[in-house]
This record gives sequence, structure tokens and C-alpha cells, in this order.
Amino acid sequence: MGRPPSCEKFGIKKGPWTPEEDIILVSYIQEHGPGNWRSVPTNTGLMRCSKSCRLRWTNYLRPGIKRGNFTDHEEKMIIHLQALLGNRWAAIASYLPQRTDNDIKNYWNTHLKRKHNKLQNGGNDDQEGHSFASSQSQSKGQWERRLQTDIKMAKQALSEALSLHKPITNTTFPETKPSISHIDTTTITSTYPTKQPNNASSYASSYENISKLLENWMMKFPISFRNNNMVPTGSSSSKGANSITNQCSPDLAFDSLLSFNSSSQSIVEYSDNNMKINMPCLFQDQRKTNMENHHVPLTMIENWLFDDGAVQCNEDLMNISQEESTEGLF
DNA sequence: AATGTCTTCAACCGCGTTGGT
DNA sequence: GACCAACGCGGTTGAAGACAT
Repeated sequence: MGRPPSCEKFGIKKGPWTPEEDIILVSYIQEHGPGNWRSVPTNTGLMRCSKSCRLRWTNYLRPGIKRGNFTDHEEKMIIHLQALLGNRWAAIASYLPQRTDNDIKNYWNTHLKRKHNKLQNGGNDDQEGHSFASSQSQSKGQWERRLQTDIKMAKQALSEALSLHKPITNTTFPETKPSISHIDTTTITSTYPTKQPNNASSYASSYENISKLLENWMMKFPISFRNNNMVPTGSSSSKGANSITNQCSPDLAFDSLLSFNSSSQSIVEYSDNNMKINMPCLFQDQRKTNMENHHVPLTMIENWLFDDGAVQCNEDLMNISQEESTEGLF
């Protein structure tokens, strides 16, 4: 047994969040910024544990989260990143900045795992989707050959998925979240829930409040802060892929974000359990813009993908992949 | 229409990691 | 170096909607 759960205290509320709670949380974050989650329940009066508040924010309330159906492009990326990285959802999510790790994990478990298994095993669902799963029974030589093949396939597919003429996710700055600061509120449309139709009006007003709060907040906080993982104080995590990929000035990155041509904005769906809203997506072609305008260095993976001559980079990645993948085996 | 089963996904839980003292 | 609190991650659960019978 580890540490006792932080939510065992008497009076701590569990279960789905209400719009009212959302508003309280967003208002607080608007004022103080995300982070220092410990103090959130105390200062807001929310009967939630700090963990729950953080989760609600990161998985749901945070601006720029895309909800709804995954595109083919996203699906491809997930499949091949999963093959490359395994179930490291946070690392995978860093390459799909509009999606949360939870979303990707859910999507993998409910859609892609089965699909992938079928493709790989000709319909035998009992085997794990991860191509390394059966490796324990293979000789090391066999396993290495298989790994090389997997990496090659992943490279090919990722290259395809990341190609510049397609809609691109922000792979260069995985921690940079889309800003809603440029949202023209007239473009915001609400789609009302099928569930709890009786509450439609209350949810609508709740959502309007939340979106206004977020909008004001994005206006209020300076660019440098917003881009700093949106955490002004305290938190300092730099694990996994995030630590590899953030290679250029955050301000520069954010500037390019802001210079993005609004005419090509797509719509991002923002939703709560019972309300949905469409927001302009500022990410489309952002990476391309970044690269063209500021010569932003490609990430290690992209270098690897786009430059076959990048032998050193290639080797580094292969080493990383092999080391990580063999950790549990030898 | 009623009931049972399946699917989805938000939220929770436990544990590992990090950073401060 | 040990300890502790906070944070972050991945696995799992369970409520609710969708679908089948």
C-alpha cells in the first residue's frame, strides 16, 4: 500500500463536476493561474480534493482542448506513436496538443486497440496491441529485428502523418497550449446537450460564464506566462517527451501562434458533460508558420523523420527506443 | 415498450517522481 | 541522505447513453 488516498477526508465530493463547480474553479484559475492545486479547494470552498481540481482543469476546462471525433490523421499518429512509445499517453499527448492524455488513452482502449489487434493478428483480440507484448517469448535477436521493423514502420507512418501539407498539430511545442485570446466571441456557438435537456438554459449560461472567464483570463495574463506551460508558480515537471521537444524560445513560439492567420482557423469543440461549444483552433498550420517565419528547429523526432541523413539523431532515437523498450525484459 | 448488453469517457485510485527542507 | 508533500502518470471503474433483442 502506498500513501493513503488524498480524497479520503470527510466531506470531499466525488463524481461528475457541476457547471457551478466549473465556474468556481475557472474563476480561481483565472485569478491565480493553474498550479498550487493544494490550495485550490481551501481557497475556493470547493468540496473537491486538489487532485480532482487539477484533473478537471487539465482534462476538461483548460483552454484549447479539442473534443469529439478523432481525425484519421490523429488516429494514425496515435497508432504509430503508441507503437513507438508504448502506453506513455502523456508523451503521446504531447504530440497532439489539443488532446489530453486521458482522451488519447480512452480512444486507444475503446477504438484503436481492437482495430490494431485485428490488423495485426488477423482478428485475434486476445493478444496485446503493442507489438512488443509477445517479445518475451522471442529470442533477443528476433525481438530486435521486430523492433527495427516496428520503428521503421512507425517512422514511415509518422512522416506521412506529420507531412507539412496536412493539418498539423503543434509538435514543436507540445507544451504550448492553444490560446483563445483571439477568439471572436461571435464565432462561439453552443450545441446543447442531448442529456438533461431541462437544464439546457442553466448549462448555457454556465458555459457562457466559463468561456468569458477564460477569455478574460487569456487577455489578462501576459504572453510569457501563458506560454510557460500555463503554470506561473510551483509546478516544474519536465518529464518524457516534453523535455526533449521544447527547443526554442517560448515567446517566439507564442508570437508565431498569435501571428497565425485567422482566416484559416478551424473550429475546436469545447464541451462539458452537458454543453458543447465550438472554438476557433489556432493550431492549424501553426508549426509550418513557426518554421517558415522563425526557423524553429525541428524536434528530434521530426528531424529523424524528415532527414534520412540525420544518422546521429536516428541512432539516438533507436537507442532511446531500444533502451526503454528493453527495460522490462532483461 | 421493456429489458439486457455493449460502448464510451469522465473521474478516481494507487504509485512513481520530483523538489523542498 | 532521509523524509515529506505535491504533482503527474497510467490503469481502472462506473454511470449513462446507445444499441440489440
